[in-house]
Amino acid sequence: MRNPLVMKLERALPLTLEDRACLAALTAKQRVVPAREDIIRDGERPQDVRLIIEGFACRYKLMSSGRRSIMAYLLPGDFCDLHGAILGRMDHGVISLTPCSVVDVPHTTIYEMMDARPQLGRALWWSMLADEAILREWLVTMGQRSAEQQLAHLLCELRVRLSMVGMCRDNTFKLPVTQEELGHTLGISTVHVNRVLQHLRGNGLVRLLDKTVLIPNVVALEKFAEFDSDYLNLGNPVRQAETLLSESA
Amino acid sequence: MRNPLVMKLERALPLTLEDRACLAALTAKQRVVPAREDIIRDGERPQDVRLIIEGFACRYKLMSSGRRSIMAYLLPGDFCDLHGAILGRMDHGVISLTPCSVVDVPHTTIYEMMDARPQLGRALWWSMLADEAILREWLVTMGQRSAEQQLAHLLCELRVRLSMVGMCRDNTFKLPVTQEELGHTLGISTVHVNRVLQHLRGNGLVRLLDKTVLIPNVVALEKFAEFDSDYLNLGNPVRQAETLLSESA
DNA sequence: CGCCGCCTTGACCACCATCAAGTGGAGTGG
DNA sequence: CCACTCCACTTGATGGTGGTCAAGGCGGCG
Repeated sequence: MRNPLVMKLERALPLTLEDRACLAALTAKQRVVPAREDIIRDGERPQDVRLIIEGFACRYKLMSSGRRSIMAYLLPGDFCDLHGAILGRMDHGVISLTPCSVVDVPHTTIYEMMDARPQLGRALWWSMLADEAILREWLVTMGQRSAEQQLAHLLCELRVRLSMVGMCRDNTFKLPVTQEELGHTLGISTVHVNRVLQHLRGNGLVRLLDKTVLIPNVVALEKFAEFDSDYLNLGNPVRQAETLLSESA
Repeated sequence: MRNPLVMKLERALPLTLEDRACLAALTAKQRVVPAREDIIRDGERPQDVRLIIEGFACRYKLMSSGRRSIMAYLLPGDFCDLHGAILGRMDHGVISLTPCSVVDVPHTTIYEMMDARPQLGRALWWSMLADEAILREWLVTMGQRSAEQQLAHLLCELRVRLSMVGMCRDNTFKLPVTQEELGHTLGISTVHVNRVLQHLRGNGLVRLLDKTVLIPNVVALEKFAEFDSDYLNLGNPVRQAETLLSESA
């Protein structure tokens, strides 16, 4: 199986064989985190960067009411705390949703890699900024769209992101998340998540069985959700600068 | 008057006199953008980085319904499209809310500066990541809190951010924004913004006159909004790495 | 003066939260 | 094998937050 980090980054910008080898070398020493366990805690000052190789995780904050608010889903190939190298202190936590394989990369290794290989540096920054773009889109979605569109939008996004790391085939993917967690993500109650899901199923936009999502008609769902994958910064990215050079397919 | 970019960044991490001079030099050639004019448009591929020196602006996306959704407020010292250097293509627009003084900095200048002055490089990345942290907090706020708390939270944030650039004295600041725009920001209707504002005024949490906000009791408002300024990454930032070196006060 | 943008207020209703009860499968222990 | 528990999901009833529609006030400006 391919390295999810390499798969993700080379969708965004061209990498040489050496770049890829360098990234792959990062992921040598993996450790396993059980499901529902903190990968980083709010307020921590990490010395390493944590990279998810396998499994699902999420960023969250705990509200003073005790409610958990989920701000992002982390998939294989995603960094938990790349920004920690700059900001120092985590302003939120990351928790595994399934058992996860995680790699710890010391900040020094990251810095060295960025110095030695500018293109990899750009790739890491791309990864961080792509996360930010997702946040902006979520903010818009939460503010302006109905709960049903929000949920549809989330499914559209996960379909694309999972495809990038080879975890979605035939528009079918595992979504190992409870309805309660979906509610904490979209800011709606668990009960309402349930009703909305049923409605989406009733309309034939989504099929669900045993935590597996099947999207029979991607175009229809994306239209309903007003989903436009531009914000994921895939198709035609930084490449602009590279077209002047040789395009390494 | 001091340079707002310097004021902002040196609140986050220590800068030498040369660093400051270097930042100040960036802001030599300012141009003025009238109110309600696009500073960057969605989809553009900027070759420069735009920096706000004076005035208010906002990031926004237009929905297919034609509604405008505001995702961020940009104050003096904030960059419009620092991420554009990496991502290439804007996935949202930036529009001025008041007349603005703007500086255009070529990407090459940014790169050179980051190479020559690592600390300034870190400062710029800090600025980008701090924006991301604000997005996360907004996402939580929009998802989990009542409209009244959302609005209160926004005012708390603006008070702190404006203080950083010397635009808030005695907990009083200009907020040159219509109620419609506040609605587009929080994802609530204009009518409801109005009612919520009146309620905040009725409770004595906020005083409003002629687009000027006065917060009589900051502690009370922050408590009501569940505002915790940690996410703005001020107090105790990257410094951690610097304490090993000389602490340039 | 009259128009226009912004704020204000009222009436009505939909979306979604909350409370409550019940179903069904997985795991555990008798 | 069958109780038993636990957890996620499901469904119904009720009510509140906030959307929508509509009308009016008020200041700025041509």
